[in-house]
Amino acid sequence: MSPYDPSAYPPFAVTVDLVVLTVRRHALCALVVRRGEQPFQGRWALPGGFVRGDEDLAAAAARELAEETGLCAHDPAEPGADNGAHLEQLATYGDPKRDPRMRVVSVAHLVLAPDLPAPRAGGDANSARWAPVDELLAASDQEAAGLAFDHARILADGVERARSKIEYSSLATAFCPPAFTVGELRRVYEAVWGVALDPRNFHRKVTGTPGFLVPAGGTTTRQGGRPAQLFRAGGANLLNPPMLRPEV
Amino acid sequence: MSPYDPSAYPPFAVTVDLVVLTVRRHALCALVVRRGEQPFQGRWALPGGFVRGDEDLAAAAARELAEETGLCAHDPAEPGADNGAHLEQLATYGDPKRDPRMRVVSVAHLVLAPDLPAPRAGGDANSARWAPVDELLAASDQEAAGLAFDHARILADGVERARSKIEYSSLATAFCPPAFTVGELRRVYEAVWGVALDPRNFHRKVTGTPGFLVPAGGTTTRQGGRPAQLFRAGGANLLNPPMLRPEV
DNA sequence: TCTGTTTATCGTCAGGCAGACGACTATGAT
DNA sequence: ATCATAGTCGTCTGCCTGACGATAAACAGA
Repeated sequence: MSPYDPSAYPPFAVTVDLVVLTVRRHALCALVVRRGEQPFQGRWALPGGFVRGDEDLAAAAARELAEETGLCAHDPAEPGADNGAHLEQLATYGDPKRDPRMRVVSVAHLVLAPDLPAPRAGGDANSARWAPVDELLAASDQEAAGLAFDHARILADGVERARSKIEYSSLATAFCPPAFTVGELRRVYEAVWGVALDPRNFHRKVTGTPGFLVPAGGTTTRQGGRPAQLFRAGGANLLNPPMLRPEV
Repeated sequence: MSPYDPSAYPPFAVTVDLVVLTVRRHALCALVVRRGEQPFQGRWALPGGFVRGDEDLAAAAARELAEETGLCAHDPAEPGADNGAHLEQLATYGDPKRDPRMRVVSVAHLVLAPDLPAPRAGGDANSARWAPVDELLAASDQEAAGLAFDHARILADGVERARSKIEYSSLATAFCPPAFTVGELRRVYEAVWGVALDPRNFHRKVTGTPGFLVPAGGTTTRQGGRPAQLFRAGGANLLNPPMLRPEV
């Protein structure tokens, strides 16, 4: 177990993979890119890339995110501008056979973003898209139809993290534009959880939780119906008591 | 961004570090080992070591755990014997300057174990010990007195994970022997959270949560006082509704 | 203009759970 | 015998949640 035996620390390649989630048309969607090379050529995969030699993991994830989407990431652990998407580390995947070419350890990150115009991956519109996670995960049940590598597992872990985290934190606001209505926030919960929530109880709950929402002033009718009050995300990070996900 | 440019994937060393927690004498304690080499020679550090070339991350963590403590780890994600300690991945730390020797990415793992006789690290009793996490984290506030590398941060993250996870899962039983009393389980919560809990409400809560505890038969008076019923951990993993941590 | 549709917002009510705490039980120690 | 310790069962009150009625404010179409 001598740490100075060179054979004891074989070289690894380290990558970051991104689970970028958003809510589009009432469905939870993930960003996927088409692979241009072997292995898994032509298959869809999570965006990602190699960590550079002098780069922190979160910085590598933020760089890849900016390259793929133009989003400015915002790691909540670091002070900085609050203008971008939420980024947090998800988990690390290091099965020796997860990449047939070489030993690759991938540090997956989770990004939650508001609905965006359209992905731009190197200008090629055909090589990146938002896909409903239900489709991606269902396709991954049939071998050779789903995501490349172990990305279906990574995506599933990211979705599960998002589903549980909006329960006890104010993270659902990361899916919303800077100013949003209670109804828009409710549709985020409904899309992520895949359930229908009672609008009246939801309204009572979120407006009654201190620090969750602060009035932004003004109203909007962009959802049709009666004008709704606009809110911004409050400072609270943890919801106490939490939002309750209905029973299965 | 070509993944075949050799300069794009510089070699990394990959290690696993272990946050091994237990409850001893009413205090949450972590396993630390004394470093025998530079850098940080003579300082306390988390146990850990390099991942081998053909080894999965969880396997490396389990191997290091067995080497340091003799514990048989039990990754809940994998089927297997239920006889060991709880092991789960915690987070990955990859600051370029976290190890002055070279670029090291460390995948930290969290282990929850019942109270153990005594650590054995290569037979040297002076080179490993259980230390209360409060002491370790307080010492790490003064520079050059605390844990080596970024291990204070890793330990703090592991403790925070344990604190929040016993809230909504049955993981607190991982700190207990196979058969335990409600009072022993309560003392686990009190040690991990650092609060006092009402014995009567706690008893009502844990015995009323389906699947949390199953009677093991028999009683014990090892804590003094009236004999207490013995329980084993039930099958439930998630507690719904969760245990509520008292306000700060 | 009236009516129906959609969405937002306010209220009410009953059931359940948690915190506070009283009461009783069963052991060992002095 | 008495006390200290720890476990177990109840009670009561307040708060939160789920179910759901009612009203308000916009738009679409007859």
